[in-house]
Amino acid sequence: MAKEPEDTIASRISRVLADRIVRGELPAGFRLRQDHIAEEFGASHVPVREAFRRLEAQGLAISEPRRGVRVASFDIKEVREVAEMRAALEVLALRHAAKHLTPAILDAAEEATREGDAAADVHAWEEANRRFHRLILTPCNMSRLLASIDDLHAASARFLFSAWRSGWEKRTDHDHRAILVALRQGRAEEAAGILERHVQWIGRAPKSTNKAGENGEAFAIVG
Amino acid sequence: MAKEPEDTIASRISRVLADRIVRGELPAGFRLRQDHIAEEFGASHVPVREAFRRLEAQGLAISEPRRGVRVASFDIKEVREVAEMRAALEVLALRHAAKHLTPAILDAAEEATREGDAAADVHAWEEANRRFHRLILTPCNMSRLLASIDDLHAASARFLFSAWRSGWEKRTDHDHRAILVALRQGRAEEAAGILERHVQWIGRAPKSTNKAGENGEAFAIVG
DNA sequence: GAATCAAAAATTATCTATAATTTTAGAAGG
DNA sequence: CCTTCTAAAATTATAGATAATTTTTGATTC
Repeated sequence: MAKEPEDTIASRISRVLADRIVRGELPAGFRLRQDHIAEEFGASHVPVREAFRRLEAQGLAISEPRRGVRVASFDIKEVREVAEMRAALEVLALRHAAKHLTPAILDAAEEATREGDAAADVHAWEEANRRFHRLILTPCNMSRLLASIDDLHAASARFLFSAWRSGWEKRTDHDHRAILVALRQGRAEEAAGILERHVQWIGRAPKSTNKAGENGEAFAIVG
Repeated sequence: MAKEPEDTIASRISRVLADRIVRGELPAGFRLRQDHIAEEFGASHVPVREAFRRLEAQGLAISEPRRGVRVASFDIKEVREVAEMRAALEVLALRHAAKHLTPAILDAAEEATREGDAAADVHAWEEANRRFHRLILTPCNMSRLLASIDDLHAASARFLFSAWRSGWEKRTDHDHRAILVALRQGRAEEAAGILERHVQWIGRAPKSTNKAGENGEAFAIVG
């Protein structure tokens, strides 16, 4: 039978908690109490504490000595910061990945784009979006870089899910398609340029169709 | 009396171990045994394990379930990866920091450069070098970005210390000075460009004065 | 002498217990 | 009704104990 990628209780707990935080099930500022979580997972608090250290490093939780751990809060300023870091690092990754991209990979990325366009809800869209980015960046073969991008992507997704209140409307991702066209034609620098702007857009453009004050503000969903 | 920045045993252990790994006192591949470290610090292994999670996240150690934790190994490929990530992120930080730089900060950075040039050994040089970079980047006021840069800087320093075998010779850091000149004259983009090349140099230029095979290879010391 | 195997020792991952600290709740006083 | 204080409850951080796994050691065989 297939073995799990990580088989310690601590890593499983950290993965589940990270997912909950990203999806917004655990809201910003929410207190993560080690005994409660331990009980939920049928474990002691020792692996829970180890999971906390991981979440802390990912920027999903903050820990104050003796005062416990809470879900990290984030404001629009931090969303922009994450977007700019992602833009810088994804461009770097794409420049290295470009020469290793095969037609098969680009086809898969196009399929991911189509699935994103057809997505019925924000979670499905985000899953497809993440897949697109992973597909075109993974061939850079730089594990540390990819790990950083993954963490930043999680932070972006968290913002996306939290900002999304109303219904989901389908749309066409022109940026993704333009990136693929450029890559297919071997114009890596152009693709990198589009990718940079594409990612930086996150948290930049207030959605003018929303009434101010309705629920704070809404922003363009991209990424 | 002044309080320590972090007062848990786990954070202290992780800081000390990180320092030892960076300085090369703990060599790549070295096994970190939780009970031994616990004993050394007069603690139990619980905080040691938490420290391990932090080192893992920083890329300084790798952990295999049930098989323990070892000091991360690194090759020239990873050194380049770290250098490119640093270049990308430091450029981003400098672009944001530029508008907040004051003459006082630039003076302090110049002083750090002088101290680096006068450094008697590689550790003193690295300390001054790090200070220079921190001084000009911190005003970007982007904590997540700065934390990432710090981790990458540690990885660079680790390489620097490991590659350095022979004696230390003083030299003048022209890049740092050129960056300061550009910043003083308000040419932030030019400064960012120099910084980018400066950081990317790490792990790039084989030092031609060393005989091949003497101790693997030596590389230009920059950063 | 090298390879193989089994028992012993060491080590990890986890649980349970405990001291110290923080938070909560409620009483007393303004 | 709002502070302020205090005692109780909850929570964190760490220690000590234990089962499971891995590593080491050393004998045995080819």
